[in-house]
Amino acid sequence: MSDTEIDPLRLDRMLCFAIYAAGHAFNRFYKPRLDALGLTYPQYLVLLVLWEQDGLSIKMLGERLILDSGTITPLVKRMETRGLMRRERDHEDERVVRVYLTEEGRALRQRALSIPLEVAGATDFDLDAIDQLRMALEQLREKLDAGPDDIAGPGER
Amino acid sequence: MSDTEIDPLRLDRMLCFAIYAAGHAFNRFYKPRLDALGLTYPQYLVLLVLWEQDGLSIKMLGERLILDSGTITPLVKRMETRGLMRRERDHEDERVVRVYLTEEGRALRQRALSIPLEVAGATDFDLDAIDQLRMALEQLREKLDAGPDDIAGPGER
DNA sequence: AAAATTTAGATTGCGCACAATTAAATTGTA
DNA sequence: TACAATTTAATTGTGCGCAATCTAAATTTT
Repeated sequence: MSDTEIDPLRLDRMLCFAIYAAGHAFNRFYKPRLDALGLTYPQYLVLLVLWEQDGLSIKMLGERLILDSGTITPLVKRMETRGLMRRERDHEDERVVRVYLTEEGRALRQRALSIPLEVAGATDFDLDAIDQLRMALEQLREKLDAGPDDIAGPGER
Repeated sequence: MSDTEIDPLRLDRMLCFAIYAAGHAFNRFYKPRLDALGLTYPQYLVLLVLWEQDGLSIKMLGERLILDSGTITPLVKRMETRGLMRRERDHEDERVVRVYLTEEGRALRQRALSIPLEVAGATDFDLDAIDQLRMALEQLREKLDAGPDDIAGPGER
């Protein structure tokens, strides 16, 4: 145990904790803004997806947000109760449930437009720095999700 | 709405979502490793703190992990039930509850040492890249938590 | 067509995460 | 000494997040 050895379990040096804590900080930052819209953060994410493409199935929503049906199903049901969307079985395939925004759900988009600007203002990171950070995190996420030793490697095949 | 305008609400471009998703990916990565130790990720964080400094109060634990008593109290109680730690009122100040590791709680540290190495192996980011990413996230977290217009600025004092 | 398999979604159970409230102990002050 | 203000935990209630399990519908195999 020399002085030059770095403790591998120091909280302050852990990337996972930095991500965990930054996620909470984002939540705290968003909360008052989303409260004004009557939304939680995951509900906001669902709307972001549906504003891009309405009528997605529960499964497609889950793939987009990387959440499973145990999370998405009650989440969407709460949003339906609040009148933001409507769930409807696909007549082509009765297994799939499609989610359609109501007028109220679509209307919220205008009120949400200011939020990214507030984030940019609060962090005052320049756009390049944000982009770089985001891409590093996406790369990290892919590697973590790739599993042990990248079963079907990207190189050869 | 020209082609060159970027939609400010695109999920794919959102830093908050990249952080949110990377946090989940870390959780998934850690889960099988922590299951082997009988721990959840937040419980692992509590141990990281106590391995560095035993006998902390609930409040100090919460400050370190940026969590409030509504999270810490039941979390620590579950860990006490599993025999990892013991809760004890401070005799100097009966309001504060101090948390002390048991022998079993201390012993887990050895078994946890391999986890950071596995993270490093899975991501194969070099140490500098990890450090840079971590510091960017810490800076981001501070700015998000600093509140509107940075009430008591960091510059002078 | 009947049986086996696959897929989509819902349900249950557990553990965070946090706001809001309450209770108890300590400190500050008249 | 009283008593108001502050501090520390605990409690309650709501909403994720995910594993495991279940049901029903569709697809594939035989």
